[in-house]
Amino acid sequence: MPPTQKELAKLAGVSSGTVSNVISGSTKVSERSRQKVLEAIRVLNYHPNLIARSLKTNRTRTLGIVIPDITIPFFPKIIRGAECAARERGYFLIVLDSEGSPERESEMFALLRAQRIEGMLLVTASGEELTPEKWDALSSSFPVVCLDRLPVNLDIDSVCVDDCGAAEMAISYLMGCGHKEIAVITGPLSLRNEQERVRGYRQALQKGGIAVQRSLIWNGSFEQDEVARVCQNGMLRPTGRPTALFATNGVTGLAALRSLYSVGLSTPKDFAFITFDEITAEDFFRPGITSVVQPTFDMGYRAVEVLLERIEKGKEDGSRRTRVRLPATLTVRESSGAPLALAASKESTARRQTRGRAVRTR
Amino acid sequence: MPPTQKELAKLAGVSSGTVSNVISGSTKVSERSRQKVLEAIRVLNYHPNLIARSLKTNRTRTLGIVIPDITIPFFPKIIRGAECAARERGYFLIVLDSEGSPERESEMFALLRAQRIEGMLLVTASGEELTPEKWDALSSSFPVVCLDRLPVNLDIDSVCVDDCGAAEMAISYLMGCGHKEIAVITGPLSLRNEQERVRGYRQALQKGGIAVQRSLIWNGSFEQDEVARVCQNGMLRPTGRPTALFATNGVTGLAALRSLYSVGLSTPKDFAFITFDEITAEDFFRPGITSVVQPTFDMGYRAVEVLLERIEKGKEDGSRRTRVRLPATLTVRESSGAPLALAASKESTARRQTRGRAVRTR
DNA sequence: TTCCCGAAATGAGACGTCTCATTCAGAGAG
DNA sequence: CTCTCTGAATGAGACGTCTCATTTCGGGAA
Repeated sequence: MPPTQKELAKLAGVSSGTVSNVISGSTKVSERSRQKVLEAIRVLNYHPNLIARSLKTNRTRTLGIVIPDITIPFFPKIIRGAECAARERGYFLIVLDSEGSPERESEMFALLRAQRIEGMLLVTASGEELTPEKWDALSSSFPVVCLDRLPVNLDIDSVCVDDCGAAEMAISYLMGCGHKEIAVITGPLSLRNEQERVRGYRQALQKGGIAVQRSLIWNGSFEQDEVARVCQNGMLRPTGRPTALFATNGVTGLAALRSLYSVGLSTPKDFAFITFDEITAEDFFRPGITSVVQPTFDMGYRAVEVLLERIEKGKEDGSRRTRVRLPATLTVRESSGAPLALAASKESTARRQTRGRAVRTR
Repeated sequence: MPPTQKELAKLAGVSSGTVSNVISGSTKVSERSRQKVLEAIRVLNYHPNLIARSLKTNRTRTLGIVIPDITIPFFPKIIRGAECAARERGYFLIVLDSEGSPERESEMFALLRAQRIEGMLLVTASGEELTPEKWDALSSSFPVVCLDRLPVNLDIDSVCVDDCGAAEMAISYLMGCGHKEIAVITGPLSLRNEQERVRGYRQALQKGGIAVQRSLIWNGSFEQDEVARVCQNGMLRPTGRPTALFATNGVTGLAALRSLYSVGLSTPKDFAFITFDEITAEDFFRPGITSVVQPTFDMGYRAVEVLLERIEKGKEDGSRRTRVRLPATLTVRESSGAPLALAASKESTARRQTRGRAVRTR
């Protein structure tokens, strides 16, 4: 049984109130008493019980973040940003991995709530399953900021990237290289950002005066096997084969490349390729993969800022939501083909940026 | 202010004890009372206060893990394993990132302790700074299992890989390919496992009858710039240039490759290369990197097993420590050179394994 | 010496939950 | 109708901390 303040008080020969004052440093305590208490702390190897403290003060100075898969490099980078912002403001950040399961997500949500953390960041695993009713049950009058994957139809604080604009930028770039048959391979379309990225794809083609072909929109997922089937199907067919491929996220993109490589196709030789999200160290490997790079650190950082703002305000104006939308960047490497031939040998990062904006809506 | 059991009791017209029994499901409660309480829970949107519960029961069913850098893919994989084992046994796992700072590590350690989590996994950021005295102050009579980077001179439960043996295996493989000038680039040697891996390097050379050359042991770090300097220095000098390079960890290995590529050298053309740890998706990129692969998931999983065992036992026999040492695997890809030329085109993973063992010492 | 004042110390009470000894209600036996 | 027994319900008390109204103390002024 760990020692308590009461035992400290007995040993130091002072009252429990004095001990508490020494520990929390609130009121003035005479130097003599303070020393006696500090000595007792040393002797008993006392560690304050934050549980009891939280119960009394009703504060935990702790935030939580629930993400769907910690092994996807995208999320740790977000966590870093969030952690950084939290620390700067004197909060701790707790990380939980829902492993892509909506049930686990709900459990974790409930757990963190029950632990009385003060607010949460959420990258949901639920997609469209997260209905407004379900949402209300989970989060009513609890501060939550959604990141990256925004639930559909939910009015909520959020931080994400300009998915549509970024996808449009990538497709425009491919068109600029002369491509006309551009396919897109998606992740699960139950996720709002996947939908947005497909929208950007369509928009770019339309603006470029190219008809959107049904047969070039490949509905994929995060599963290697499924993506492989869809991609090989599309790339190996005798007619209507695209000259370029755009993947709407890094996991799907890596799966697509892997599957096409395995049947002897390669990029940029056989097809131009761009993916949303970075794949670790792709500035180094060959071929380098042209990517839509998201400001991951900033996303986490901003999300915590928004969350703390929400917490401060409390419920006083619960209806006004903050929606932050950050710009993404296109980093051009070998996989997107031709134009790179002109570039210098070192690291050729032609960068373009979507217009970023932080909008506040009612 | 969230609703409490007392309010539930009032609304449901039963006593607080009955409410508690319904919620924790311990004692028998009549169906009528149960329904009234459940209804009240729904109406008030009640969420139990785990803080208060923990205070009373002195249990949190929560474990923690502190790691030095969540953006290194190695750690998320360990977390996955730990999380899995924890869940199977009804525990939650909280993740904290010390960002490589011993001070932050101490803080987080203290925080988790103060939160009365029941045990901790630790991949220390401290290296040799973690003296026995410091350790005692932090962890006295608190269950901790160290992972991967074991503090020097500390008698403590631990799970790690057979670092020495795995390094020896990698070097032997290179020697088997005919290499005689083999350099090693290390991370910070304040870390025990880095030392072990260098030991394995020496051991392999000695067994093969090759003299260990001072000038081929390159003392590096986790910093890109420092590693670049050391590697370029060693590889570009006019004489005594090695034909093979072994990196003792993935971060350093990637930094080394990057720096050598940037000066026009490449593997396996100019030098054979093996690194400890995998680099994401290297089965896919070209050149594929030959790697010493650690059983990351198992490490996390086993660590939680060891931790829970320690927790169960409590202090009853505090002196007997469990030391688990898992086997690592060599996955051969292009970067290690010659023999691969013979191999098939697909994915050539010649695997070797170190002898693994789980030892229990006093 | 007495009185007063401010600083320092005190300790009871509350936070929300669980526990457990006690009380209660109802059914069945006599 | 009373007594007994059993299962259900009760509610006071404790967990470790902080708060705050109250008390104590010591020194300076009168």
